[in-house]
Amino acid sequence: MNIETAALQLEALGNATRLTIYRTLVRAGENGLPVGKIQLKLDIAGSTLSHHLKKLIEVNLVSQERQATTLICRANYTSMNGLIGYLADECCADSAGCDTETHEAAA
Amino acid sequence: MNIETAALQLEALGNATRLTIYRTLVRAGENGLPVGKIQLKLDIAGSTLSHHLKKLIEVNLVSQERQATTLICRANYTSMNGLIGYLADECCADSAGCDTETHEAAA
DNA sequence: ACGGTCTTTCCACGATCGTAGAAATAGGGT
DNA sequence: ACCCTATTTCTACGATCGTGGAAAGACCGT
Repeated sequence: MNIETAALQLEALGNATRLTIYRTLVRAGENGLPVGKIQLKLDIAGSTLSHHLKKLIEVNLVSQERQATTLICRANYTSMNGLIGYLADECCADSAGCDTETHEAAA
Repeated sequence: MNIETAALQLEALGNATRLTIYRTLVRAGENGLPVGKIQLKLDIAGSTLSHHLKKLIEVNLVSQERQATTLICRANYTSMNGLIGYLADECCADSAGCDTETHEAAA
């Protein structure tokens, strides 16, 4: 994980619509959710949803799998964990400043 | 922490320049860093830096304290921890019981 | 091959972003 | 009061974003 990638993933999540989409996917769990279902749930235009989904996929936070005519979307937990880890490192890092327990990623 | 706030904080961090600024501040630790020092370190225009700093301050990720003519900036660890916690909840980062419904959705 | 559904791509457009030079403001020392 | 440094605000402008309607593409059943 480098700062560029982190920034891109954060940017992808840094939009209420996309964060909502992502959260919806997380809530859906391992089974994922077809694009159409997300659209119904969130009530946004298909083109808009597709556009946002594309962004989330580009930065690897979401993956898609085709099942016949429908596309199942799933949140990529591994990627999110990587991002959270990076943030935790950035937040507490090597400085002993952060008084919360958190991680001790500092080798 | 609500989704709107989270999105705003994520958006603030979702820019390479701002993430770099934030990281620099984290690295600086409790003592913080004056605006001018950050500017020298990162080599960006003062107005640009001020603009980005403002954004980080607006979403509470950074705080400032005046010391005579210089403004000391500090990373707000508490806020970051809150954000990380939110993200962890959203994506089941602890992976303990990641595979289904759960969380505040019900209840 | 045709019709039907699901999803993306194309196109457009106003809104916001990122950048930085120039001017203004804040604060303190002499 | 004046000057000096530190920082912000003003202003501008090209770039990118967020949105959605319309058309195209993907895939299947018959």
